[in-house]
Amino acid sequence: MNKIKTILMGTPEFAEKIFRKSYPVLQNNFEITHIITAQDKPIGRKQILIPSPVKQFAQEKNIPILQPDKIRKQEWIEKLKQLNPELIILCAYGQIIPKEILDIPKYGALNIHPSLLPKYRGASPIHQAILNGDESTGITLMLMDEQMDHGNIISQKEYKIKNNITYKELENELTDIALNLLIESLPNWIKNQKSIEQNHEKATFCKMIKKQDGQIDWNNTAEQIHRKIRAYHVWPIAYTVFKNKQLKILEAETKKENTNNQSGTVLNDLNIQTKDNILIIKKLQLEGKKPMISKEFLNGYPDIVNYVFE
RNA sequence: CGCGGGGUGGAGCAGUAGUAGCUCGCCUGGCUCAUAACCAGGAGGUCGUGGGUGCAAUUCCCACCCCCGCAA
Repeated sequence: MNKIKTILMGTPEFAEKIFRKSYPVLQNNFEITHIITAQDKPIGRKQILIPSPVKQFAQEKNIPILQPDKIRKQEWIEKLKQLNPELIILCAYGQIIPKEILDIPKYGALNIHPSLLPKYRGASPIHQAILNGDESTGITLMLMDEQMDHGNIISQKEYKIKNNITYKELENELTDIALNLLIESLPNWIKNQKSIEQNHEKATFCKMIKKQDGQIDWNNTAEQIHRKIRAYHVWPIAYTVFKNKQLKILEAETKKENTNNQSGTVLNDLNIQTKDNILIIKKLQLEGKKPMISKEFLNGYPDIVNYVFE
């Protein structure tokens, strides 16, 4: 049996990890002919062009790379038709794929989505699961259609979320879930192509995260704030404002105690009063400064005590 | 040249034209059943690098290196 001509599409580290781990297994039955990823972006203060993690992986493996500016352009659609893949596997690519492309592969265009669809369709399902304090989330392997994360489900795998998990940790855990799901599901899919329609009435959505979303509202509960700190730990990072400077909160704990001080009041040792309980800041970073643990911070900024964050 | 903050004893910060101080840590002694607590004493810095102007610079000026935030 000939190997199935397959194109991988993806951009960030999450996709890169899944592709990298599954590549050795996929190679047995699938020929990865091309990898499609986002264009190189200028990164950092020097605005140096950096290839996406997925591109770096492709370069390592000498897999031909395509980086469409807009994949919905006719020239790219033609290009894909010409390549004529039998299967597309996509994960966090970053662009909407036009129907003409989805229709090309005879085994379909599959999407690896890090949530239990129809829950959390959209751009930030991993963050959302933490923000909402969900007990579990998972990975869905699905067949793409014209609407975002709307197509039929091929398979799903649930993951119990550990207490106090951070974004990075959850992403990591889900990488393995995704890897296993993909490898387990693909043979059956190729064989019988069974999928089931989503319950569209139960669909929920999560938006693209903006920098502004990281600002802490001290009138939330300590638990809510703690979730935000963990969910946004990689980006955009939960922050508050101290003397007109951005103060990133990198790590914290909660403590059941209410001092009846105004929300946002800094008590001793960077214990902050929230709507209900106390949030203890363990690690933070002031704008222009390096990250430091709260004890170090207090050595240099003792006047933060009794300050009230907005 | 994208915008901005900063480089001072081990850590975090303050400060000044006449070679520096705070908090924490560290060492010694004391107190204590004991302690991360308290008391007393002590050791740590040529104040990022190279120039310039001063009688004199860590403090002013110039160049460079490095760190960090924003933006992407």
